[in-house]
Amino acid sequence: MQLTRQSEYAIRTILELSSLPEGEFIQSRTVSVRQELPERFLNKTVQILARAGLVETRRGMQGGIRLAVKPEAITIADVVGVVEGKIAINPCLADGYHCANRSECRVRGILNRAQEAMLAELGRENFAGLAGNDIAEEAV
Amino acid sequence: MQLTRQSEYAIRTILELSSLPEGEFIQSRTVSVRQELPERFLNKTVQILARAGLVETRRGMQGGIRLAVKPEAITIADVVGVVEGKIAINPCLADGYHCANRSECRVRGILNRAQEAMLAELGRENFAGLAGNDIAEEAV
DNA sequence: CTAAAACAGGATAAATACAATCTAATTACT
DNA sequence: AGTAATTAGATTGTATTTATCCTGTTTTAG
Repeated sequence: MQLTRQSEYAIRTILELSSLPEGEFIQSRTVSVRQELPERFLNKTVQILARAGLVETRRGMQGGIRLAVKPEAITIADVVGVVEGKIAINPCLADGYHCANRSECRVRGILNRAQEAMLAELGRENFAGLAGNDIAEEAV
Repeated sequence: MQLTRQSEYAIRTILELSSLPEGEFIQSRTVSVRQELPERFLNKTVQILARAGLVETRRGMQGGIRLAVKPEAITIADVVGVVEGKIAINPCLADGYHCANRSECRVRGILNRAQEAMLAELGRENFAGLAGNDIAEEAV
């Protein structure tokens, strides 16, 4: 019942990128050093974020990575969803799962509500606020 | 980000026990057959539940297992907590974890709230209600 | 145009954790 | 005693997670 380490790495990467001036690139190596993350593994994670359209990459000298969308538009729920795929805290909540008494199962109902409650919290605040560069930060 | 299968087995076991007449024993083998759970693995799970004081066991002929407390006093959160230990959806939320800026970390704050929200839902309803032998069931 | 910088991506290895099984022992009832 | 049931530790099997390696491709500085 834990997020993977890769999810945390991704969160910290997005957090790092969110605190940069808009449009600026930073090398993934720098992220790995600053956040003390294993460099090669982080590269994989960045690829996932890039394929999902959260991060933009540029190769070659002066290359690096940056957000592909505004930090205001990204939440922890988004990042975790990208890295781990659609979340299902129990197999019976996953898409395509078949269970005879799926509809009447009260356990499933509770698990579902618990999952929704968790995801709601993970999606409540965006990375502008998390990175502390949100204008309304004081008002939160 | 999933409960272990063992957690689900435990939930289904408690559910099965909750629907029995109070005080009655049932063999763990019967539970494994009815719920289609691997018998030997379920035995392990029952042991965990027994050590935690949720289930009572009796050996020998006419033996079996039964709830050690009333179904009203058990929630899914309890069962999962027993099987998986204290839940921490990220290492930084676990007891004894040390992190320099633990206090100001806003990510940690969100993860914590998400976890609490989930646990609150998992603890909202008890097994009397879940097993359908709750007087107030219709009113839920 | 070439060399270096930086990401891309597949393959693979190492480490963990999860799930399941096996064997033998203990307990309790008849 | 004999049988039925749980107890417990050891062990095996499997899947997932984490991490690394190597080679390739793109970009740009010089």
